[in-house]
Amino acid sequence: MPTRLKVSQLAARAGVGIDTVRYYERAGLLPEPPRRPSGYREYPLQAVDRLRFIRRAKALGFSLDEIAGLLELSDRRNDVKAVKRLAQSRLADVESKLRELERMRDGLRQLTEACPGHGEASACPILSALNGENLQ
Amino acid sequence: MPTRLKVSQLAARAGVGIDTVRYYERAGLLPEPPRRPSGYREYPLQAVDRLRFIRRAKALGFSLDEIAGLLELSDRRNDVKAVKRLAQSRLADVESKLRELERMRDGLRQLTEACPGHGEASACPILSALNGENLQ
DNA sequence: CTTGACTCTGGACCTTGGTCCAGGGTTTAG
DNA sequence: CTAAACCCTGGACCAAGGTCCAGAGTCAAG
Repeated sequence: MPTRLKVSQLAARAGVGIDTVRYYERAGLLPEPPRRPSGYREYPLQAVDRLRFIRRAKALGFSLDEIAGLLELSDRRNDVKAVKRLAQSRLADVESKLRELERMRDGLRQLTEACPGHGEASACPILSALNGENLQ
Repeated sequence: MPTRLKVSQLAARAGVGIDTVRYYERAGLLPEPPRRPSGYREYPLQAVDRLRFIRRAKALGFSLDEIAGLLELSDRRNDVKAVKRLAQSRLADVESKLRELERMRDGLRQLTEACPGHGEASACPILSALNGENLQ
C-alpha cells in the first residue's frame, strides 16, 4: 500500500473513471494535488475518501454544485448550521418524491391486481386508467 | 371547450412549453396528431391527459425512455397480457426506486435529527457521516 | 535502452431534456 | 383586408456530468 497514488490508482480505488477524477478537479470538488517534476499528479490516500464521499453524496441526490458546497463547509469546518439546512432541504425533497412514488406504486399495484391479464382490452383497468379516466 | 386543440392550447392546458410538446412528439412520447391542410397540428383533448401523465411520471424521476415504456401500455391496446406484464415490470421499477429513495431518506433523516445545528463541526454527525464513518 | 503502459493538456464530443431562433406560411379579430 | 398572433420546419444552443481523443512526454520492467 503506497502512500501516494497516481490518478489511475486513485480512480480505481474510488470506483470512478480517470477522466472523472480530473473533471472533479476542474469542477473544484477535488483540490489540486501536488505534482511530480514531470507533472504527474500525486494524490494522498485521503483523496480516496473524498472521492467516495462525492459518490455517496451523489447517490443521496446531491448535485455536484451542492457537493462542492458541502465539501467546502467540511473543509472549513465552521458552518454547521448551513450544512444542516442543506441536508434538511434535501430530506424534504426526498420525502416528497417518496410520497409521489408511493402514490404511483399504489396505483400500479391496484391496476395490475385488477387486470385479468387476458381477454378484451376494454376489460383492462390499466388501459382505461392511463387513458385519463382515474389517474387523478 | 373545443374538441380539438392547437399546440399552444394543448401546451397551456398541460402546463408545458410548446417546444416541449413537439419535442415529445419527436421523442415518440406523443403520437403524431392529425393535421389541418395547412399543416397545423390538431390534438384531441386526450392529449392533455397524456401530457399530464408524462409530467407526473417525470416528476417522479422517470426518464423519458421509461415514460415511453409506460405509455406503451396505453398504446398497445390489443394485448392485455403484454400490458399487464409491462405494468408489472413498471411496478417492480417503482418499487426498487422506492427502496432506493427510502435509503436516502433514512440516511438524511438520521443525519439531520442527530445534528445539533450549531457549535463545532466536529460535533456534526452530517459531516462525519459524509466523511465515511457511518453511512452503511 | 527499448518498449509498452501510463500521464499530461486542451478541446471535441456525448446524452438528456429541453429551449430558442430564422424565415417562412396561416388564422382570425377588427 | 390587414395586422397581430399564431403555426410550420430545421437546426443551433444550453446545462450537467461526464467521456474520449490527439499529440507529446514519462516511467518501469526486462
